[in-house]
Amino acid sequence: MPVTIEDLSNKLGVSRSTISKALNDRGDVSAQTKERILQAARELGYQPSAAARNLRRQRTDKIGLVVNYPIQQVSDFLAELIPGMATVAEEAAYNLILYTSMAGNEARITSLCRSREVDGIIVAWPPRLSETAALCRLMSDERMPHIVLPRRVPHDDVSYVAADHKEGARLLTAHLISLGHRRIGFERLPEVFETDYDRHAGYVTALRQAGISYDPALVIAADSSVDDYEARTFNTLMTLPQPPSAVLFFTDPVAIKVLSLAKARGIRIPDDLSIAGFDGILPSGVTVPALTTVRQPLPQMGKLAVESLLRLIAADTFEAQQHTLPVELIVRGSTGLNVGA
Amino acid sequence: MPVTIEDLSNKLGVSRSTISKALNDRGDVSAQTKERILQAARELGYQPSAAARNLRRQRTDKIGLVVNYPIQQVSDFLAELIPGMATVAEEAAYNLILYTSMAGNEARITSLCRSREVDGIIVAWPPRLSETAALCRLMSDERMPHIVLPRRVPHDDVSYVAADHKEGARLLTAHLISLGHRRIGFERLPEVFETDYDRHAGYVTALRQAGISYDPALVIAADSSVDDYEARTFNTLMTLPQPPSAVLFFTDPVAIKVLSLAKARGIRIPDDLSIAGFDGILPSGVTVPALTTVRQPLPQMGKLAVESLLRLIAADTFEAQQHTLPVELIVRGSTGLNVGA
DNA sequence: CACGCTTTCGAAATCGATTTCGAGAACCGC
DNA sequence: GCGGTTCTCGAAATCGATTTCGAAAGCGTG
Repeated sequence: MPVTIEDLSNKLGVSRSTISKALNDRGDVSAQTKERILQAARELGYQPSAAARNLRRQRTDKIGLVVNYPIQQVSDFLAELIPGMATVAEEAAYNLILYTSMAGNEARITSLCRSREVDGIIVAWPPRLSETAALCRLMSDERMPHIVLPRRVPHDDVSYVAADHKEGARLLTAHLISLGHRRIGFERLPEVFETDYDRHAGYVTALRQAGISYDPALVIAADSSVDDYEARTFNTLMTLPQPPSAVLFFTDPVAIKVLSLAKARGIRIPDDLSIAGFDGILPSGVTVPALTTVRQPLPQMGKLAVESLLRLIAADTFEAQQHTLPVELIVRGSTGLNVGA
Repeated sequence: MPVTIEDLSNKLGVSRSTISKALNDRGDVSAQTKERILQAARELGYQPSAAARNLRRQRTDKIGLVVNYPIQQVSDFLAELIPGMATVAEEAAYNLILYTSMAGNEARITSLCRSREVDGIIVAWPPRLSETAALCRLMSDERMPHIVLPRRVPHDDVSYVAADHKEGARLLTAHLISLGHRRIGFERLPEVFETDYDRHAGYVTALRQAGISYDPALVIAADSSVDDYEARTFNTLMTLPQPPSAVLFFTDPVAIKVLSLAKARGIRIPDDLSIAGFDGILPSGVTVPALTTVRQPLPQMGKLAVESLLRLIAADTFEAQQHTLPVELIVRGSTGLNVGA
């Protein structure tokens, strides 16, 4: 039904090769026939078949966004990532294909690579480190350009775009210290390996810089698979012989939940307790009090991920693209002077 | 580099046709050779080339999500729509391709149709009605299945999935009336034709059902292209000789802005003025006071849009798929009894 | 054993582009 | 007029699958 290059050829009495060359600016066509061809193409509304083109050129001008995590749980992040990603991609005449519900499914990634549906892959929220490394090796074996987001991968040959979680945690901790806090609770989430590791390192660094000794009792490893884990962290910390006067939670949602928990128990924030979250995702600015947090530059991260991937696809470079972007400390009402001291 | 059906053929000494038939369950292959083929395919890690497959089968198993609006401005909606859409699509072995920055570009939609990159199109946030109709006609001409989201299109032959804005506005208005309000401000946004029309109809219906006469002075047509238009609506209403005791704003963000505007002027909400928004998008629940609003069932709408589109693609049916989904009234703190009366 | 029927397989066409390479025309200078 | 370039163009190969259709083999029956 749609008009093909063959139809054009018949109508014009010009060979398909010449038409293709004219439309793709591949020289070897006189200005006159080229004009004639362009004209006819416009008239007939000719548009090359994407499938035929892809087959012959061995590329699709598409990149895959593989969301390796229940998508409902990251949709807020996606909302900030996708606009930038799509914009950059489209400026380079690429499109984004969404692949979800691939959690842990190596087989599906493999077949995605081998079927050559896409020219490159962005792996978002990969699983634990060892599996991520395996995934990346797999894609490398298939010669599929790829980039991990938004997590650091501690291997020289893996490309990623991540936020500077270490610096983020350091900034938050230093901020609390500057408010007079010396016993600062810290929630860990060992599931997200490098992120957790980096943030903890930042926390430790800030303490050391201030000459405050590290108290392991103040550091709680949470397990998000447990019901009500937010409350557990909170309880454990507040029932300590010497409870903290400030707590850093791993994410904003946790901190927000603690906000209401505290209110229920008559703990005033920030007077009795300062708390902070992490990520700077939407609703954290509108709670009462508003949440002090650290913001990942998600829009830039999305853009950069696509830019880096495009570079890998173009093979401008053969070295891994590793980017760690600066974060921004956002001080709001949930942290305040340590008046208890 | 990747293994093709030809490689398999050589290794097995079996023709390509037979292999294709075995892998696609197209009969005509003995159980024994079929097993042999499947085995070898697994061993070699054979995966058919998507491009070759698409070309031959004249379908791509992909659907296009064309976002016809600045994507940053709708990313929150997308965050709620996409998970459902992607899930439904993938269950049917389809994927979603994102096309943004197509605003008003008929040429791009045309070429998308003709290049047959996708089997169907979801047009999200189409422009004004006349252009939307033109777009749909265009896609119909190209035999490209399509569905409009999330707006009603008043043509029998256009498929869409929308929320019941009329009922939403009626519910909100009736809610305010039940709280004793009789002068209820109403913000219109004529740019979004049918949505605006429907909501206004709901407002009028509720008034009529309560026997309250319609006062045109209370109905303000806003123009979102104007700076600070939220404040304008608000000012116009509050400087009326008889100002309203309650106002329905067109979206939650507007209502939220008015919240702070009111606070700045010492107008207490909801004691002095009740306000409500529309859409139920994220942050509206965490403001102080929390916003009364109407929630569109975005996740279901996304799912339904894909389901309907798949039905059109399969050509199970030839009638337009038109769905108007029920909305949900969410009563929160920003509306209260009309104590001024 | 010859005949027809069923089962299994493969040769070749097809999908719609791009690319390679060689043929022919035109033009040049000597 | 002739050899050598330079421009244009097109025939054919190619990308990697799927589908059609006819051939061959196997089998049972009279």
